[in-house]
Amino acid sequence: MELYGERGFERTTVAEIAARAGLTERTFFRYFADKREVLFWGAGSLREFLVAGVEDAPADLTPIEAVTAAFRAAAVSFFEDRLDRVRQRQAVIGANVELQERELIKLASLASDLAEALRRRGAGDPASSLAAEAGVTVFRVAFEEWVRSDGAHTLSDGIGAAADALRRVTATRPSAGRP
Amino acid sequence: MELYGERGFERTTVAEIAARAGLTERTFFRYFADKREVLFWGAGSLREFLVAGVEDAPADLTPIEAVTAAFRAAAVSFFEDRLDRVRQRQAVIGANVELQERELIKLASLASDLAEALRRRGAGDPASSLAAEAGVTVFRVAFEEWVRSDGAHTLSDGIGAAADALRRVTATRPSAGRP
DNA sequence: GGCGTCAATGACAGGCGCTGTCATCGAAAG
DNA sequence: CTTTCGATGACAGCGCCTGTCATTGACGCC
Repeated sequence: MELYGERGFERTTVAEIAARAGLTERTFFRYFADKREVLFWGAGSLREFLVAGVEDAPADLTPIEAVTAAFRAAAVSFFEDRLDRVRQRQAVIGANVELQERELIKLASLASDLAEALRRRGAGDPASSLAAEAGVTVFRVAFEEWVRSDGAHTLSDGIGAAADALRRVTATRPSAGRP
Repeated sequence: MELYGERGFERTTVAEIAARAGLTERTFFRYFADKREVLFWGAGSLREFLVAGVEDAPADLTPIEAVTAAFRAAAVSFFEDRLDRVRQRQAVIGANVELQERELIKLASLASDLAEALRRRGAGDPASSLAAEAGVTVFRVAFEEWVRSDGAHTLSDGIGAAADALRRVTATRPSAGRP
C-alpha cells in the first residue's frame, strides 16, 4: 500500500513489493492471487457482515429495506470512522482502470450473495436480484458522494437519501395520478 | 472468436490468434488494446445508439422511462435477431472472470454516459446517476434471463417486466397505505 | 535431547501478455 | 518514376504469474 501510494499502482512492480516486505516475489503470489488483490484484502469480513445483516433483518422489512439497512449498519462499522484511509484507497483505485474492474466484479459478486440471502428470507425472483443490485447501486452512489464531499453528512444518511432518491426515480409518473 | 470458442479464452494465445488471421502478434495489438477487447468489438455503436435514444426521447418521459425505452429499442435492433451469436458470446464471457470484469466496466462506463445524457435532458442529481444505473441493472437482469430462457418472450418485453419489478421492489411498503 | 512432520519460504525456469523501436513493403499521389 | 505514408513485420525486452523442487524452521512425540 505504501508503494502504491508513492509511485502509483502501475509503476509499482511485484518484485519491489516483495523486496520491501522482505520476501520473495513467489511468496507474494502465495498470499495474493494477483497484484490487484492487495487492495481488496479483508473485503471478506464486510461481505459476511452484509449477508448476515440481510439474513437477520426484521422479517417485516421489504427486500430493499433489508439491504439498505445492512449497508447503513456497515457504513457505521466499516467506513465512517476511517474516512482518511478510505479516501486514500479510493484515490489509488480511481487512478487505475484494472483496479476499477476488480472493484466492480467484487461488487457484482457481493450483489449475488445478497440476492441469495434475500431468497433465504423468502423473497422471490427477480425481486431478489433487483433488490440486491439496486441496493448495491444505492450504496455506490452514496459512497462516491460521501468520499467526494466534505463530510457534512454521514455515509449512513447518504445511503438513506440515495434510497429515497431511487424510490422517487423509479416511481410512476410524478405528474400522473394528481389531476 | 473461433479460437475462443474452440479452446476457451485462457487456453488461446495471442500468437495463435495472429497466426490464424495470417498476421503477427504485434499487429494484433495494433487493432486490440488487449486480448479481451476482441469480445467487445463494435460495442461503440450500441453505446451511441443508447445515448442518442436517451437524448432524443420524448420530453415527457421520466429519466428511468427514457433509459428503459432506449434499451428496449436497442434490444430490437441489436440483440433479438441474433440470439444464437449472443448466447455463444455470453458463454465465452461467462466462462472467464477477466472477461466478466471487462464487461462490467463497459457497463459502468455506459451507465456514466447515459447519466450524462440524462443531465443534458435537464435531469438533476443524483437522479441522473441512479436512473442510468438502475436502467443498466434492469437491462442486465432481463438480458441474463433472456439468454438463459427458451425464447418464450422477447428481450424487449423482459426489460419492461424487469422495470415493473424494480418499481415494485423500490416502492414503499406494499402493505402500508392500504388499511 | 533426538527425530519425524508439516507448513512456510526460497530458488529457478519458463510461458505469456504487452510495448517500444526500427525496418520493410506496397499503394496512392504527384 | 519518384515520393510519401500507412500498414505490417521483426526483434528485443519487461513484468505478471505459475510449476516445481529444495531448504528451513517450528512443533509434537517418544
